[in-house]
Amino acid sequence: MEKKGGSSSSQDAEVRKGPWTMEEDFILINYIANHGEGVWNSLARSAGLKRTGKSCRLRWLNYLRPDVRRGNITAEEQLLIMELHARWGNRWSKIAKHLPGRTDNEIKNYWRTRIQKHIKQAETFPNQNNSELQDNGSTSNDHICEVGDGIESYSPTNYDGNLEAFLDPLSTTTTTHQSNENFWNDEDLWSMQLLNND
DNA sequence: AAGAATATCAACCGCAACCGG
DNA sequence: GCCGGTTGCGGTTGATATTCT
Repeated sequence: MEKKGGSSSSQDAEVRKGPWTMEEDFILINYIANHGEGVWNSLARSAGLKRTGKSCRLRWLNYLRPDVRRGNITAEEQLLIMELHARWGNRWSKIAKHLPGRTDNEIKNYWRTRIQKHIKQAETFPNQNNSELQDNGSTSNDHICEVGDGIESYSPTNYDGNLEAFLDPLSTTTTTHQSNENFWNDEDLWSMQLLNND
C-alpha cells in the first residue's frame, strides 16, 4: 500500500506534486521510449523524476501515451458511454476499454460534468421534459437537427442499430434491452436529448 | 470591463486486488 | 499463509477556463 508522506524524511520532501511541466513530460516520454514502461516506482527514480511512480503512471496513461485521443467526445462515443454506463455503472476502466484512445479518467469526467448533470436536472424537474422538448421542437429547427444527428438518426458506418453486436464479442449472446433492468428510462432518454442540444 | 458563478479536467487520494518472495 | 511492494480503480479536489450578470 501506499504510504502517506507522514514522515518528513528528506526524500519525501523532494516528491513533486501538482501539474506536470513540459520538461517532466519530455523526460518521461523519452525514458519510456528508450526503456519501456516497466515498474513505475523505479522508472520514476531512474528517469530522475521527482514524482511518485503512481503519478508517472497516471500522467503517461491519461495524457502522454501516443494513442491517447484528445478532443471532444463524439456522438458515437457519447452513446456508447451511456449505454455501457447503464449496463455496468461506474466501471470507468471497463467502459474505457470500449472507447479506443479514451481514458477512464476522461470518461469519468465527461460523465460527471455533462451527463450526470442533465440526469439530475431531469430528476429534479421530471415534468419539464415534455414541455421543454416541445418548446425546442417548435421554436428551433436547429435543435431538432442536432438531436437527430446525435441520437435519433445517428448511424455510424459500422453501427446497424444493434448496439449489443456493435459493442462486440462480449455481448452478442446476452440480454436483450427489454430484459435489462438498468436500461434506459425516460429520464435517460431525456438527458440524451438535452446533451445533444448543447 | 470586472467580478461572480459555473464548467471542465488534470491530478491526487484511499482502497483493494494482485504478485513475488 | 503472510508480508511488503506494485498496480489499477473509482471518488474527490482544486486550479484554470469559460460564461453570465
